[in-house]
This record gives sequence, C-alpha cells and structure tokens, in this order.
Amino acid sequence: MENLTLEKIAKLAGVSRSTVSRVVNAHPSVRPHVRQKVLEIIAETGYHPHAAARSLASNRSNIIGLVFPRSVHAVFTDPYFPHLTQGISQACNQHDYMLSLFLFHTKEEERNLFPRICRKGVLGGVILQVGQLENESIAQLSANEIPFIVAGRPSHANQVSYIDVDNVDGAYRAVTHLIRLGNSSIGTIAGALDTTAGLDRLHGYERALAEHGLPLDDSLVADGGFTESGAYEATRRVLSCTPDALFVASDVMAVGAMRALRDAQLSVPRDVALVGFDDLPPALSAVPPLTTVRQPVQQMGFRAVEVLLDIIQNGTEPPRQIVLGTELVIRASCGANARS
Amino acid sequence: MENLTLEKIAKLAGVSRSTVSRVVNAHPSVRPHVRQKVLEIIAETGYHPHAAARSLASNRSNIIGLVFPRSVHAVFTDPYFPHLTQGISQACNQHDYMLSLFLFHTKEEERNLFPRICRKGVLGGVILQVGQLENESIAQLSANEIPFIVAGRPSHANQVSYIDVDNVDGAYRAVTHLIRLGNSSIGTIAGALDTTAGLDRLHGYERALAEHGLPLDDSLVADGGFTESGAYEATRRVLSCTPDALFVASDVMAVGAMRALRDAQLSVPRDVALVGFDDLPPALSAVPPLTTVRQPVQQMGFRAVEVLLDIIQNGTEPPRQIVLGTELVIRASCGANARS
DNA sequence: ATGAAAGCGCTAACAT
DNA sequence: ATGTTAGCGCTTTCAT
Repeated sequence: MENLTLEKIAKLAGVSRSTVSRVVNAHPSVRPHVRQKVLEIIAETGYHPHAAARSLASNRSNIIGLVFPRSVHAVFTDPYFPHLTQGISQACNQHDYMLSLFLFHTKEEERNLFPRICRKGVLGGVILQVGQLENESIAQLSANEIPFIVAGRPSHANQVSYIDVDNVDGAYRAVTHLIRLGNSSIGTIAGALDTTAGLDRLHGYERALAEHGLPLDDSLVADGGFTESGAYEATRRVLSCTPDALFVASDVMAVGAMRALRDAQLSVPRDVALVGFDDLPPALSAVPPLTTVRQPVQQMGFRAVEVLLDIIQNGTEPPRQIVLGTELVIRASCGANARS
Repeated sequence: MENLTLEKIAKLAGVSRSTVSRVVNAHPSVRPHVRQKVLEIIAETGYHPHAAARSLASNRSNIIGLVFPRSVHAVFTDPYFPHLTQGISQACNQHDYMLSLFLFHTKEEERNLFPRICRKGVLGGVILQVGQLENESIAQLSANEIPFIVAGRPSHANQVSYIDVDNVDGAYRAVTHLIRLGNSSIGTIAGALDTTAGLDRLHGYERALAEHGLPLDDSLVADGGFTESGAYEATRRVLSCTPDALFVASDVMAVGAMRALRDAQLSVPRDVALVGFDDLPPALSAVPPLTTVRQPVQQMGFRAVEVLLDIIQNGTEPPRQIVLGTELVIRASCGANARS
C-alpha cells in the first residue's frame, strides 16, 4: 500500500483512470453506482490525490499564500495577526486548501521571494496583509494575474478586492462614547500613520470631535505606531496637555498607555478615561478591563478566504470590497461603569 | 515572457533542457562558461523553476509543514508561538523552502487533515509543535517516513528528533534566584501540567527547593494552564497561603498573576516577588518589569529548520536531540533591584 | 560534459 | 457515461 495513485484505484475499481478522476473532482458524468464503488475503494485505501501532480496538470493550485510584507515586528507583537491567521487557517481547512505563510523580514527578502509567489500555478491565490501605504506588491500580483485579496484597506483601493473593518466608524463610536460621558479634552494615541488602519481611526476620531463641536487640538494627537512601547511614549507626550480621556487605536497600545498613565500617577478611569480598539485578549486582562471597539478579526480572516475562493473561481472582476462592522464593548476603563 | 520553462531557457542559451536543469541544481558536470551563460539568461529572464513540476518529478518537496495540534487557543494567545513561527519562517526563506501552516482546531480536523500531511512527496519535512502529552502524530509521521522534528520535548523522546530549551534548568535558576534573595515561602504558577514544558518547569522548581533545603508545599503549587486567566485564578488560590515569592512558568501567566496580586492589594515585589519565563514582550511592558528566564524562541525555530534540513538530506538516524540554554534576566519584579 | 527520452500523477480534450 | 491520449515542467537514467 505504499503509494496510491489514480491508476491503482482505477484498477481496483475496474474502471479507467479518468473515471476515478471524475469522481474525485465531483464531475457529474459518472453513473451513481460507479461513483459509489469508486468512493468506497478510495475510503478503504485512504487514497489522497497528489497535490503537485494535480497542480501541474491543471495549472491550478490548492495552496493559498498569506503574505505579510515587512514590518514583521508588529506582526509578532500584536495578537491581531495570529487571530487573523487563525480565521484564515480555519477556512482553508474547511475548503481543503493548504495555507502557506510568507513573512518578509527585510526589503531584500521581499524582492527575492516575491517572484516565487507570482510564479503562475504555484499559489492558487494570495491574501495580502497590507502594511505601509505604498504597495508595489499589489501591482505585481495584478500584473501576474494571481488572484488575490487584501486584508485591510489598501491606499489606492479603486480596482482591488479587499476586506476590511469599518475603522472610521469604529473610532467615531469610541470617541462619541467618551464625549457623551462628559469628557471634553479628548486625545488620541493613533495607530501608525503610514497605514490605512491608523489613518482611518484617526479620521473617525476627528469626525467625532467635529460633529460634536469640539476643537481639534494637534497636541492631543500622537502616533503610537501600533506598539506597546510606542504608545507608552506617545502617551507621555500627550499627557502634558492633561486630557481627560484618550482614544487609543489598538488594545496593545492601550496597555502601553495605561502603563504611562500609571507611571504618571494617573488613575484610569478617574483621571483619564480610556477606550481601545480590537477587543483581543489584552483588553480583558488590562487593569481596569478595557472598554474597546470590537472588530471581528477571526471572521475577517475566514471571509477573506471565502471571497478569495470566489475570485479564483469567478474571476477578478468586479473587485469585491467588503467592510465589516464593529461593536463598542463597554467595560471599566471608560468610566461608564464607575468603580475602577 | 508569459511562462518561462526550462525548455525556453535552454533554447535561449543554445543548450539542452538537461543542461539547464543541471545548472539550476548545481550539478558539477557543466563546463564553467556554459554554466555562466545559462545563469545569465536565468537572471535576465527572472526564471524560477516550477515547484510542483519539480516535486512531481523528483518526489521531493520544498515545502516544510508547521503543525500545531489542537490547543490552538493558547497558540494564539501566547506570543511564544508567533515568535517561534517567525524564526522558522526566516530559516525557510533563507534556505529557499516554502512554509505551510497546519492549525488544527478540533480533533476531527486533525484526523481529516493529517493524512494529507503524511502523503509522501507533498511535504519535504514537518516541524511538529508538541501539545498535550500523548502524541499519535509522531507515530503517524514515523510510519509514513516523513522527515520531522519536534519543537519542544515529546513525552516519549527515545527515538525522535527534537529541539527544546532546558526548561528544568531555567526554572531551577529562577527559583534559586528567589531563594538567594531571601524568600522562603515560594510558590509556583505552573504551566499546563499535561505538557512537557509545564512539567519540566515544575521539576526545576521542585529541585531548587529540595537542593536548598526548603519544604515542598503542594498548596503553593497551582496549574495556570499557560493562559493569563488561568494564571489569575491559580494565583488567587495560592495566595491563601501567603507566599512571599512566586515562580510563574510563562510571561503571559505572570501578567495574570500580577493582576491577581493587584486585585488582592499586594504589591510586587514588596509583598510578593515574581519571576516569569520566556522574556517575550509582555515581560517588558509589565508593571513592574518582569524578571524572567529568557529562552531563545526565535532561534529555536530557526535551528529547527536547519536540523530538519539535515534530517531530510542525511536520514532520520540517529535522532538529533538539541537542548538550548536559558538566561535569567533580572528586572524589577523579583525585588533584586529594590524600588518598584 | 551534454543530449535524448522516459516518466512522476494528474487533468482535460477528444473519441466512442 | 466512459476510455484513450496527450501533455503540464521538471528530474533522471542512459547514451554518446
């Protein structure tokens, strides 16, 4: 029982290789009882088609590439990425695809490895996690006609498929909540401002202030770079303006902000109210627990795969652009439920 | 320039397909100037061999599978795993291998997908992250003659290759440090005790107490399951015995332990001294910063790949068993540097 | 040192 | 509905 092939299954079932192939690929033109018979043999023997052979013959591939261009530091420091990956993996398992991971640690690695990704037939499709704003990766994928979807909003989104969360709206709701709670000097620790997520959340913050007639004060805005330590520094800077509340653009950064607040002998939420973004594990283990904007990260990964599969089957056009909603989860850090 | 093949490169270079193949595979029997010429053409055209075709013809594969059997929750909640993955990815990039991720969310998924992994020729080799103690995965991999290495110590390690960190020694050093600092009632928040890492660290704790003539008190030991919330609960339980120090078997758990301590109005390190394990980002952002046992996680991932490559090339025997050292990193939580 | 030819396991026309 | 046949792009004998 060394190595099962279509041919061997065919022999065992007393049919031709093609028929077995049709059964395996769920092609309709096979008589029910023949299909039955073949399926039995396959089950008995534990046959699995050879992925490479299949891919070579059909010029398709059942491998989905997940690409993280550079900025890997954040990737491994923020639980966002593992959660996204988990959703993607789950969908891949379910749809019988393999998942291949491409992490680029340097610009050079990216240059060397990207051609591999673009080689036709190797990858069935690609999920591209956008990082910095510029994105030649997108151009290369398009040029090589690799089906792909972007996770997150790309900066020039006109013609590409992507799936994102409504960052502007999420931030807007967070800040509106802080305003309703009676805070008037509200600062923000923004996410990296060379990413669309960072920018969008900042816009939501600005819009909320504007719509509620609050002035926009630049010295209450600092870029925390989506890292804990970046947020720590950013918070220290903003603190000189004595805000009474802070919208922090990620939970991980909120942990950094809280640390800065604690170091400054400021209590959350008594002295400074806080709202984060993500609702990932750090939100719950924060002290006090974090009020935050929940985004469905895992689900986003899952759907990314499903949309990509649709693109693979039905073509790139029209671009699929999906925006998922968020939900404000109220805990203790915003002061809505008094008692820290 | 649509799709480059060996044949096309051959034509351009005025040689045969075989010669180009030899050049690509660094076979010695090619005259230098011919090799030169071919390499030039390859560089100009940006040719890359088709992985599937190559794998089909040679019955080898340049894909390394990274397998996480179940218990995925912890996988995505503890930065350990992303860091390990990063090291693995780096090595794969460097050695021109692709990395494929297999996350099993249920026992059923594992049963369904494992045959795929074991199908010969699909994966060049496998890195298996051990989870729970029992491990049929190991048996299956062996039975199918898939080259593999285990990340972490498997429970029945006799004949399998693995790479691990010296957990016993690391824990021993942490606890010895706490003893030297004058603590006498030292508890531990153990890692999941159905994992070898959890058990080994517990043994290190016990050995340190024994060797320094301290009694072993079962009520000072609680299983934190390697999660933040598990550690929170475990710490609350242990607190009834008023320990003056705690060895916590991971940084993530240390965050949970600190939260429990804070909720109990206990100050670190004044009331309770703390040492963690890992030295990953949470250690630095903890308040106060965590004294912890540094393990070279990323490097472990990197070396896992290199050892696996050796196994692929030179055979399974003898089993490679590698144990990396740890280092105690002293910060504020242990009280060695007074001032919180 | 190089080329010719067979074949890896599969899919996809094309016959029948 | 099923079988036959010709590749997919590569590696690998086997000649030369």
